[in-house]
Amino acid sequence: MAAQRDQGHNGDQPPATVADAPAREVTARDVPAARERARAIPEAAVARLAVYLRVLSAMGEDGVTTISSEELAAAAGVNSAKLRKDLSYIGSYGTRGVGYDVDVLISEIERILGLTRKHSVAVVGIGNLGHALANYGGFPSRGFPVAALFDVDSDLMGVPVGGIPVEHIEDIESICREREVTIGVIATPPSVAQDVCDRLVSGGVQCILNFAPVVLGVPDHVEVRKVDLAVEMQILSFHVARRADEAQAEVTVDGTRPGVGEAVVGR
Amino acid sequence: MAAQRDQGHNGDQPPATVADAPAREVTARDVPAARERARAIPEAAVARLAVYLRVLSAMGEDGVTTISSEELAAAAGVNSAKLRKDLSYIGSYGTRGVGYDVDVLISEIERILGLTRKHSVAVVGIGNLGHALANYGGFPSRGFPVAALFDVDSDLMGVPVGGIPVEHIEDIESICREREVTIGVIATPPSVAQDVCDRLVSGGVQCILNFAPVVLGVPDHVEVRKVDLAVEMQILSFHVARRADEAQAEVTVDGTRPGVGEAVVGR
DNA sequence: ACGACTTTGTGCCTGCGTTCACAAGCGGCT
DNA sequence: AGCCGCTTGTGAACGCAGGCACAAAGTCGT
Repeated sequence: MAAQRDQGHNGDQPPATVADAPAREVTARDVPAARERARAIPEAAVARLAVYLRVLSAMGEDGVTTISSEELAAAAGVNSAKLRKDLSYIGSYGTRGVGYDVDVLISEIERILGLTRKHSVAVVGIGNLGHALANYGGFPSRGFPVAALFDVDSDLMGVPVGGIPVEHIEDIESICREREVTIGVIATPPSVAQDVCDRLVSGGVQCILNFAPVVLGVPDHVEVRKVDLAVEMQILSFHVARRADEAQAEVTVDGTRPGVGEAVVGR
Repeated sequence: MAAQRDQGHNGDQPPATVADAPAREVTARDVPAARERARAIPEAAVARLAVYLRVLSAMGEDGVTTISSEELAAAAGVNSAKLRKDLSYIGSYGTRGVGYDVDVLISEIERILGLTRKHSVAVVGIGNLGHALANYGGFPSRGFPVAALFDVDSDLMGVPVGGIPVEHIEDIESICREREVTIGVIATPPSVAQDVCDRLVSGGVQCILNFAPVVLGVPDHVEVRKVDLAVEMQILSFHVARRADEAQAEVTVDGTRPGVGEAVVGR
């Protein structure tokens, strides 16, 4: 049991419950609890739901039909109480004494995540990363068909990448509108990221996944998620440094070896 | 006010103050050396420090020598109070009435993030994504030299990618040890990710950036950060769906009829 | 040299998210 | 059918992170 520890730390950006809007009074207790309505699902829980979905899909393919919160939690690398609470946000689909029906859970999570609709994706910036993204099988296989590719390089125009021809950045707006692209992926150099972002927004794109290391300005109705590889590395670097410090301190303080053993705490 | 809004929502994984380690007993280990050493910088703050560093570097190159918390906060897309608090975690390096010295701040953040030491990186899995990562200029330029590349495909052996020859996965352990790799990047298919991870750990790698959609099991002394593109997309998808729901609900809004159910919302 | 202005650093408060612990509920066994 | 044991669902407590607002501190102008 090699450590099913806490796993990756991603204390990224803001917390923000899904509920908040601009400055409305909200009063939170409307009552559309009728059937669906994803009310007040914590952002963090949404991220985990996506993970559960992946695990469940894999299990479903292995023929598993029922699973307990304990098992699923272990497979997803989280605490079982947290898992149950996460699932409770989307409704009660478990059977006490038994567990959850894998298929039911999959459908419900997909429904909540909005995966029942197709979300066409446009990738902008067909450099190394853009290339990888355009070819990334994980997108289409999970309901995110790549509908368009864009770049500025005229040598790339019309060249098919992953089966889709590259088009010019100038045409982002019209093409996105035409193909009903809802998600834009920015994999351009930072200098043009904002421009590209604006074009995507003009084209009706509602959500943006930004790989460029810049802070994008967008209207309130557009959602941006940022993935900054350098930042990820620096966070890791911080942890390495912290460990080194700790190890050193440990020696000075009580002479216990840091590395091995989980009985670290003794006492 | 076009919208320099809150920017991306990344309520990813756990919160966890940098202090915690096991998930064991709460008792002991609160007081020990850990506190003294790692000044308990919140994980979220670390992530932001990396962002500040990027902004500051850019400003420094533009000849800016001094900056106020307000300006820096705006450039980094955060609240100025939060920024000041983040900076206070690493010490007091500002001058009241003036602001912060850009160069000083850069050095201090670099020190805290452990960027004074070199962190050699190994990329495993030279597919589309691995290719992109190996060529990614953001790594070496920020103090993360790519020291080794690995894959299983024998056709790739020895082929230089981004100037570095690809080596076989079998040799991960020895090469990582030899070249003192501290950070491993996994860009392989999920099926082999755990195996690769184990090899990296055996090779002395302390931190892993995992792009494979699997939950890795690692010893306690290894740090893992996960970047799952499909999960990112699904989170965006959720927000699209939520927006659609809200828009629809807007019509019914403010009926203020508590009516049935009462819902579970408030407490 | 002194006062007014600017900006930092931080104590406090609020609120979200995580965890604990347990009652309710359901299936299986006798 | 009734009891027993297992697992869910959730109320409650806790802890961390974010935001406000202000006192401390230093600078600039006169």
